[in-house]
Amino acid sequence: MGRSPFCDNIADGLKRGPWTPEEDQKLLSYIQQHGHGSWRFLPQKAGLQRCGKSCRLRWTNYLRPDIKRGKFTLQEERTIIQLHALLGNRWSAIATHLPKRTDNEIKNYWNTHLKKRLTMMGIDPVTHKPQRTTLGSVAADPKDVSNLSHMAQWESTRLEAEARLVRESKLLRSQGGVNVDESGSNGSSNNVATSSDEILKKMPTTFAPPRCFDILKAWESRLILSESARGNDHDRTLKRSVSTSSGGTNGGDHVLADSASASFGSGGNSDVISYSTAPSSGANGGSPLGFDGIFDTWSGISGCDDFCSEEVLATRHLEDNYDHRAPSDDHDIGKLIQSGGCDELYNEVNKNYWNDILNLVNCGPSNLPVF
DNA sequence: AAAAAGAACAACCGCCCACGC
DNA sequence: CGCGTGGGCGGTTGTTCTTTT
Repeated sequence: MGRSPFCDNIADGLKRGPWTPEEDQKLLSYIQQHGHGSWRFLPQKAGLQRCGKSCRLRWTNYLRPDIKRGKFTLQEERTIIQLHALLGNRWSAIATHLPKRTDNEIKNYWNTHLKKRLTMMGIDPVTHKPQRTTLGSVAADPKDVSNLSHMAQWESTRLEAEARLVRESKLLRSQGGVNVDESGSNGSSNNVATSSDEILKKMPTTFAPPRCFDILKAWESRLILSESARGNDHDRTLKRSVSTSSGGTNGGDHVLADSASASFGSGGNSDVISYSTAPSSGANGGSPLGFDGIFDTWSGISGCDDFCSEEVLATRHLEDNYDHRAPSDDHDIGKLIQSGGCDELYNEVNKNYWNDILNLVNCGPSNLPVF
């Protein structure tokens, strides 16, 4: 089977590169009036000097009205990392759990933000395991690993089915010639589409993950601890991201981070984390487990004192409220902070990260809503 | 003030699969 | 059943903007 070329733009004299507002407008108005139909013939019908595939990508990734742009929320980050741990780089499957986000956007965000952060934390972004385990903090029982893998397969299969239903539903709606609005409602109902909708309604949503399906608690612990450790030292990258976020305001995003920074009296554009520009004084000589970013950050402040403060606990409490989960584990961390040193804390946080994953296994698929 | 470096994001490339003929 | 095509998908590249030197 021969592969069709992406677009023979040059030979056809078609335009490439960034889209102009005029082109966007042409594409948008055409699709709004006629639907996209066959992408192959759309450009000439719409008066565009682009190939069909380019138009499709532009529409799918940028112009679609049901796309949300701008910075990712903490909740979205959590979802992405959770799903990536289970599914790997299957961005379309991940995107089905992030309403209004495209697979391309998620992929880009992963590659430019989350992957780096995990790496800086010493976590392999591919396997989601610590890159170094010299202290043996990871209880890598082969049975647990096997169970986790098995469960990942279940989740993967489920997400595939879900993604398929979403696609089918959207397709059927579009065949009805009506844009799908935010709520997914549709003026021209279709029997099959309605059926798909009903199925979808019964599926778990992105924002209601099963309790035992939470890989990221430890991740968030690190975020908060790092944030508090930084105090007034705002991340430069972050400021930049806030100032340049294409979609405008922060508007309600980063609730937790904002609250946290407010509680420290630091004010300003604080975000969740950034290890990328953390000072590297080397006072600790690096972390024993490879979380150099965190330890550099920690060592950049005045010892552990700032770190083991009420502010940290308050922050953790904020997160509890945000997360709607019982705060017991987090408070245990708080106690540890109060009673012990940073190394202990570090080990505990690291252990909790993997305990959470193993808890996921221990909860068993039967506790999950869909399996 | 200007150049260099880095970060972020949009767009492109090419493989793959499903489907229709 | 085999072939051709449309479209989905993940990886990569190119461009733009910001920050640093």
